[in-house]
Amino acid sequence: MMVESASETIRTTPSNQNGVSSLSSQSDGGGGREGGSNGDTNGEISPVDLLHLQQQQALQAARQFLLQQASGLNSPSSNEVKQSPVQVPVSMAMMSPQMITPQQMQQILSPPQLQALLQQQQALMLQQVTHTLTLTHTHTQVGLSPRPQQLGSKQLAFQQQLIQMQQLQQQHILNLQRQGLVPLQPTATMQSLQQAMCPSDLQQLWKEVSGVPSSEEALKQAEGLDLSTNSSNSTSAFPKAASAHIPLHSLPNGQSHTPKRDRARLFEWISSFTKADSGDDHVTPYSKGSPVLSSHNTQVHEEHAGSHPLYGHGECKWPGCEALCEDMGQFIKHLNNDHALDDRSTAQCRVQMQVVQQLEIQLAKESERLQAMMTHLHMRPSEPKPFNQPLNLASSGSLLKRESEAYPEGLPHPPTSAAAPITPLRQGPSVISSSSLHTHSHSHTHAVGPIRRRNSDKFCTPIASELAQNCEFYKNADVRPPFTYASLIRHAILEAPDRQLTLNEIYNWFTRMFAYFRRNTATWKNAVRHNLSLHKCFVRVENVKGAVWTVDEVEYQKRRPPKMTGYPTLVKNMISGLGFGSLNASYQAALAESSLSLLNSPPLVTPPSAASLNMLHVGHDDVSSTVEQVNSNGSCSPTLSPQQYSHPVHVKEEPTEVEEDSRPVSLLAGVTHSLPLPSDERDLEEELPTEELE
DNA sequence: GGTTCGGTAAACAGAC
DNA sequence: AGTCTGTTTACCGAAC
Repeated sequence: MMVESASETIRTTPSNQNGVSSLSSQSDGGGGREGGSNGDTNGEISPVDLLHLQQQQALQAARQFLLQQASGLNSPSSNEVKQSPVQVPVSMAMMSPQMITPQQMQQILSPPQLQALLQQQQALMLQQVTHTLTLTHTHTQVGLSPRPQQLGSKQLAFQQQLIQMQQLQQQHILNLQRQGLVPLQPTATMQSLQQAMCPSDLQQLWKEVSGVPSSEEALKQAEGLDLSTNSSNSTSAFPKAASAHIPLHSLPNGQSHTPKRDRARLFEWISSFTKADSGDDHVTPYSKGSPVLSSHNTQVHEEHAGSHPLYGHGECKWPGCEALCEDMGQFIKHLNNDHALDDRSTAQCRVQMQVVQQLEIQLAKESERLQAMMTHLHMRPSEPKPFNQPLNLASSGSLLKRESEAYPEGLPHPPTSAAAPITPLRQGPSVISSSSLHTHSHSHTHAVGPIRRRNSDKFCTPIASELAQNCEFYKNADVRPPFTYASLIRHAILEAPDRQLTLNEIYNWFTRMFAYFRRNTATWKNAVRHNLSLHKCFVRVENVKGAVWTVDEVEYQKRRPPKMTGYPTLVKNMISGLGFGSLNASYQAALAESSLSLLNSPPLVTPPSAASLNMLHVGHDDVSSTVEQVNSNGSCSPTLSPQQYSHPVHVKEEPTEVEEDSRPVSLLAGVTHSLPLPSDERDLEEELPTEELE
């Protein structure tokens, strides 16, 4: 039989074999499956086999889902992907789907996702079974298979198997519920599925929804998935008016709509979404995140753009379609023919909406969990982090406002645009590196130990960017920043209006910026003093009122070992950099983009500045410089350009010593002009590549 | 296994 | 005398 052979084929795949043990172990079917299915050579399909097969297909679908997520990162419609409530870790999404084990799949995909995929694949599996049955029937007609009486009994047995399968399915869900993998409250999808899983009409139902166009059953199916019957705890941004306008309820007396009326109501229903999308700037996952409902709206634009969210790799991405289309024109034709605005498409649309809604709910739950975790990790609980909101411009506004208050006047404020490289699902300390979290495990016990951060400090983590993005986090969380004392001191000094700070001011900066440095003061203050004295890059300048510390940028750059030159090496190292998974994707993308823009942009760097750059040996071959340059646009911290860094130090009072004249920093005095810069120049400098930081 | 680097501790001196 | 500031040395551990 086809199903049996398909099952065998899947089973021989090692990765899928893991999937069997993983998923079936939760449904107590794993142990019994071995003997049962292997012994089934007479063509009958055991319920366990069916369940097994659907699990296999769910895994396959999940892999495809991940692959789509991964490919979406580079797709032209990546904006939509960013808005998607479902975010797959980049490191995982980059993996080949075949390499993802079911355990990883369960980690990546939320239980509702897995559940939805499972159900989706169940539908496909039922299609196959139905198809198999049809083939059997055909074979019977040509005399190749059992007698008609056997066929009748076979159909009966099939229905029994469906019942058993349903029971197994429910048992599987119950098991998942017991393990907390799925919400106890049955979702609309589950309810509708259970309603629809009546064996008598199951076959017909899925045939209607997934295959043969019809009006009535698809409407019933859609009704079963009506969002108005959904769980009350839904946090979806689904437009309420949409469900109110959904005209797909059956008539109370059981009468059915005529197809014509249905179609009219369908148009009304669809148009309610378009109104909601166009009339509200609020970003809903249905207006931007999901291509389903916007496909009608954006179809024209997408066609002209040469891409379509429902078309990729020569296939139609309509759920359950996978029709091969050679080119866009053929796809458009296929789309208009096979996925026109009809009952079936609408029902499928609803199913997809349900999936999206489930994902949204899961996102909200995960965000809530993250917030609780961060609260537990000494984050300020009252801090209104927009965790539960989709990442949009509105959410970044408050952040910018808050950060703008944290920086003194006279310093270039971060741009207020949303050009910041926002990592997917950036929540809270987006660029908190693993080292910092690891360090926090130290700090949690209030142990002060040496922390190695050579990689993160020198090559990967841009201090200005991280501090800019997570300044609130470091201010409130007792987390040691993943930077060296030297880099922190330098940053503090360079952040100062006059590029100079007294020791006490440096202390204050540390305590102001980092909750971590509000304790063990003797230790880290000693370290600060030690670093100031030890490193040549910190220059002590005598003042009338005392002494201030400045940064000799040349000396600072000398400290850096000339490693990892060249952009490809940079990318490679960043990709392979451990503990910076959250950085890689956004950095790579922004890196490539900024590099291209640098190559194509007119020379903003004036010759003296360029000369100073060369003199500083911090040109384009500097890894962290390039990284920082990427983040300069979105930094809320004063991201300093080389010019700014190499500004001659203006001591408040004339130094009593002239020894500084021999300092390399004095050499730069001839090429750069004195402070302060006009604001427009500062703005211009922010456009310059900032050869920055750690 | 040696080197480098960063963190920590501590001793010491000078200024206030 | 006590504190702050600054310098120096030593040691350790991690990364290279």
